[in-house]
Amino acid sequence: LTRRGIVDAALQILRDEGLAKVTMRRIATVLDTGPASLYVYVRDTEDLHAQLLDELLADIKLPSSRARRASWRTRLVALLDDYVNLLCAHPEIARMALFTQPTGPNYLALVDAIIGLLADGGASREAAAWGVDAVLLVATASAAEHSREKPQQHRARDSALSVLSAEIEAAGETRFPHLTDVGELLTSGTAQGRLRWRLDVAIDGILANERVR
Amino acid sequence: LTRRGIVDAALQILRDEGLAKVTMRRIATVLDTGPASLYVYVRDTEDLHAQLLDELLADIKLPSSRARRASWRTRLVALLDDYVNLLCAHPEIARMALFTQPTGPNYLALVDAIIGLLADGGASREAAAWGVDAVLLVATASAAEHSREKPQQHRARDSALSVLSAEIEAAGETRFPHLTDVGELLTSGTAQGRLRWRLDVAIDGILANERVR
DNA sequence: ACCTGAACACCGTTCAAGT
DNA sequence: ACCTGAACACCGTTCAAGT
Repeated sequence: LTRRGIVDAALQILRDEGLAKVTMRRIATVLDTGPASLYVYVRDTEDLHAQLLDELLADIKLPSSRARRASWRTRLVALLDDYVNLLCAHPEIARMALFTQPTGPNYLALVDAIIGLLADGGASREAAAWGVDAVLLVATASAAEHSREKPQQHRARDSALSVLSAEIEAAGETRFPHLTDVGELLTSGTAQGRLRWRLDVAIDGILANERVR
Repeated sequence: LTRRGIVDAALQILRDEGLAKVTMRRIATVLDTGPASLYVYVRDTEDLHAQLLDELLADIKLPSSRARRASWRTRLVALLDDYVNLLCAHPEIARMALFTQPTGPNYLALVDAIIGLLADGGASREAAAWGVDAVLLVATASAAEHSREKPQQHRARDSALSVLSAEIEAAGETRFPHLTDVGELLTSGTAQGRLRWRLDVAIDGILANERVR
């Protein structure tokens, strides 16, 4: 019974049944012990979930171990793309990362790499420090969006969209004129395309806001 | 026993004891009934939480009912500032809004207003449609950050920061050189200042990315 | 120091039965 | 149609007691 063993068991359950089933009691059952035993290695459920995120991030390929020929921007987008793809396999973990500030070593390495790339792009120290937050927020949230589809296999997303459309139509053009105007543009494009656009928006915005007030 | 009554009771508990206590059973107790009775008016817990968000958004002052003298940008920032301040009083709701796509009438009105302001600023229909997502994401996430402080009165945030610093120092300068370089800039500034900067980043980024690929 | 059983104080949701 | 009691199948966390 070790911290590693607990995290591994949790990861297995996560893959098989989702974050909702990653509970102290469930893990204890898998490890053939009582839930109380886990508290020697894990402070509480939040602590456990944070461990899970860092474990997943262990697989990230940092720019230092990649081709160095590409521009800082290409490399930054590639890194964030990898990060999003990795989290997309476990969108519920992305959800969690949105409100639990991660501090694990693998996460810190990611933050470090992004700051470096932003600095390569000419961002000031201030802009890089505040900007790393911004791009990670966009990336994490983009991955978390996928969790809205998962649980009920497509149904959730489809219904969310149709509910949206129905709601807009029901209210009539006069009530939400701008919403009616953009119409299906709201949900147009591919996940890939939207992510890329969002990252561009964030990066360009950061470069345009060097000075911090 | 009405849907309104249930939402009101839930709102009261939210204000007094936080989202974690807003449970079917707790609400039922307050309304002096059994938990099963609520299911006539509310599909499930997620549905209930979504209702709560829209209820809070009822208090938002849309630009149409405000001074029209200011520039589109000033008005957009003011609107988003209000939205964030409103959610900051209930950061746990902000958290929830990050992963449950809201579709209530008050939320739709907010989205409609933001699209209108972005269009005023010269954003294309595409950029406005995709951009409204971007600014709301930044705003909502900024409000959600406050929930990291609330629960244990300051302790959480302080410890999160000190854990971060400790972790960085422990790892040594060589391991995370860029992180060490920006140092306390990472967490510098006021919440207000950071929010304003983030919004500027998002808005400038949107205007710089008119074309959607 | 680590592990365990048992308990405390809770959950969401369903369903048959009543009004 | 709405409401209810009771049940099913779970939770996190603590703590005294054991090894």
